[in-house]
Amino acid sequence: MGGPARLKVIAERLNLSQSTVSRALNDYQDISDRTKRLVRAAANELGYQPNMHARRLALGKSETLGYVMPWQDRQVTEAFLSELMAGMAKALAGYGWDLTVLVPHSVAEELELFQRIARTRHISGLVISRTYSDDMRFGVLRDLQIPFVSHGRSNHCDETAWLDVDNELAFAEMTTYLAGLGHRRIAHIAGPEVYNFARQRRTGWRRGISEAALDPASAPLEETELSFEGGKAAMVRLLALDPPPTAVCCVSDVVAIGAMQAIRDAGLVPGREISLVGYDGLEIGAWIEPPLTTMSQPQRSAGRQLAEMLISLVEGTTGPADNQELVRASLVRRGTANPPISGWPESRQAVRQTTRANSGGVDS
Amino acid sequence: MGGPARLKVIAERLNLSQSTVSRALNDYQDISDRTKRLVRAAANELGYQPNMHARRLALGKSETLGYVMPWQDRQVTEAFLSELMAGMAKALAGYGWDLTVLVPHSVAEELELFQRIARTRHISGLVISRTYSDDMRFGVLRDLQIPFVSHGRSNHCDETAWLDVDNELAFAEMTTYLAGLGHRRIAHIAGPEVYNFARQRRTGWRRGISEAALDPASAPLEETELSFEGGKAAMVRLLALDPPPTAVCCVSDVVAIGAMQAIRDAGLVPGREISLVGYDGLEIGAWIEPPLTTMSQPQRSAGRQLAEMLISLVEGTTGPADNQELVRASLVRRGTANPPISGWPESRQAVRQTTRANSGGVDS
DNA sequence: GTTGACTCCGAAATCGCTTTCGGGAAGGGT
DNA sequence: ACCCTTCCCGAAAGCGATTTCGGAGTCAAC
Repeated sequence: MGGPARLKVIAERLNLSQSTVSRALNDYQDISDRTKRLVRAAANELGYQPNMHARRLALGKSETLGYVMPWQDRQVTEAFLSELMAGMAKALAGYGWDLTVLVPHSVAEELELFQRIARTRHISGLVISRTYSDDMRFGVLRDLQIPFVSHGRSNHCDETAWLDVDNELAFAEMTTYLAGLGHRRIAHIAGPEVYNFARQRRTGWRRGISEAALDPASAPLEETELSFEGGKAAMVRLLALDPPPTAVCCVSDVVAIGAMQAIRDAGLVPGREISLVGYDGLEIGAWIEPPLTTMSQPQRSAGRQLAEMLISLVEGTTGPADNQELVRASLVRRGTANPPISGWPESRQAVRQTTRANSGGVDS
Repeated sequence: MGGPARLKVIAERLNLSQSTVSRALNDYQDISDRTKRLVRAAANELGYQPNMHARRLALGKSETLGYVMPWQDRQVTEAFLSELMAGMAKALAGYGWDLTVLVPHSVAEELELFQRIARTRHISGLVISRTYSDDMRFGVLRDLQIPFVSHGRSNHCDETAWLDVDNELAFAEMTTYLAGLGHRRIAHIAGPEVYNFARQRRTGWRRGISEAALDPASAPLEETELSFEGGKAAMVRLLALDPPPTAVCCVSDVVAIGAMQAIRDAGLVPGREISLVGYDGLEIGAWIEPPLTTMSQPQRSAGRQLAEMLISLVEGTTGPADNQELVRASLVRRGTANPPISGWPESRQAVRQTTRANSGGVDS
């Protein structure tokens, strides 16, 4: 009758007051069961859905979470972003909450965004990702009193909520695994140390080297950007070493795939002369030749967990420090991690010495 | 002074009324320039941001767009989803609008979602993707009077807004290109015909075959799911033909990568015995060996266009039929499309005949 | 000097929902 | 008969913006 189903319409229809209807729907204790049943039936019949804006205005909450998309190094994050977001959105939908996507394009824009959110409060909590080792966002968000959970730790996250993979453990295990296959010269292609996860992975690799009692001197590290080209270039540098490593721990799958190309370009076969392990567990890795051995982290559930942690934070059910979760990555054995082959790199060195001799070079 | 910067605070500070301040900020004509300047200065100084919920409640609009994530065939869409969404979010941010992510997990859930949006109106427009040839969503959304634009056409989109790539043209060009290289038996690994884009690509391939005056009888088509495994299986079937095709147009890059593996498994080299062209322009394609020739569509700008079309629709500036845009895909020459090599597949057939003779088979 | 047009601003209603406060009706105890 | 609970529900005041309506003031014109 009265247009779309507002609270008022239901009230008039049942000869009740608006406030009674509202409280009935919200299951207040001071409304009789009979009335509640009546109201609910009517609401159902009319297909009533509360006006979100009115509700949120009155409540002072927004029931909306924001996901801050990483605005650089698109390459790496792209792969699992959509899956993560789908996980979050699905979990939120269960509570009637919404997920909005924020895409700042610079640090300045990101800070401006935070300011705006702090003022308008039209987003009641944030998920940030791509955390830096020294990440100013933690302080800013704390000062602005915006509830947030970070996907990845940082130096100042003792008192904040976060969900992270145990990168250090993962890379320690990865290194140990390679050592167990018989490798003695295990290199690491690392990411920029500003990224906390890159630093953690570095540390994990070092730990693995030392736990396997390998000689640190034969464990070279090459830092690179998180991209295909970066991985390729880093691998070229590793191949130029004398002797080169027989195995490489790569900071990410994309970097590992770049490294694979460098290996092929050198006339070698990834997983034969040089073993490789990536990180991320991307599906792509299984499609290439040879398929990339990697460590995978559970992206599907991560989204859900982030969402639930943040809701509980916003609602005040739990404190930030109660929401710190560390998950494990698991090794996915495919084709690029095998025992070292004999005769390499000695054979190459022989070739090289010959070449050098031919060109007048002399080996020590 | 008075807590966060509400309209009221500014008013009191300037000894003005709330309504004056509001109209000043919204640039009403009946406010003097001097007052406007004063108000704006104060607002700026206090860092005023309007409360979205109050504003949207009063306005009756939500200034929020929804992107309906495709809830199946995750594999394919994943690759460019995040880029598309980033494009949308960025464009929307310019207008002060938000983007929320909707992830229905079944047709029923999707319809329910539409109903809810129609009632609450807390999302004022939708972008839908993954359109079917016969897509009931078009009718439903029209009936519910929810403004929307589809990323991809359908059978009933004459009166609706859409942004689509000219799939047919792309595949006609792709086929022509292969024919120009000298191929005479050009196959197509097609996607499920329920997807409109899959049907369009099929049609384009057929057109290319006929325009190049090739024999339709030697232009086999294999339908498959949009996945790596699907592409691989389809290619296996194509390889079993006698004679097999010398070139294949693949409905997507992922399918093409699957096909490449089947080719390798058969002891052949993609791009040598059998040429391949994919579609989507994924970066991954450039990372594999040999790099995949493909056709790329501009994802970066697509998001922006979708957002702008939808805003204009919601605002009523333009009608649905005014917002139909067809963009072109462009060929990305990499390594898997080359002229056919001589001696193949005749050589293979010889081998096969021998085999058959040995096992007692007889050729007609 | 009354009228009229025009400029600029304030009061108040409105959007739809939540929540506090208070009061009527029913019931139980002295 | 009176008082005090307890159980329900209605009235009304927000939430923070927008927008309509009308009125105070200025100035020119007749």
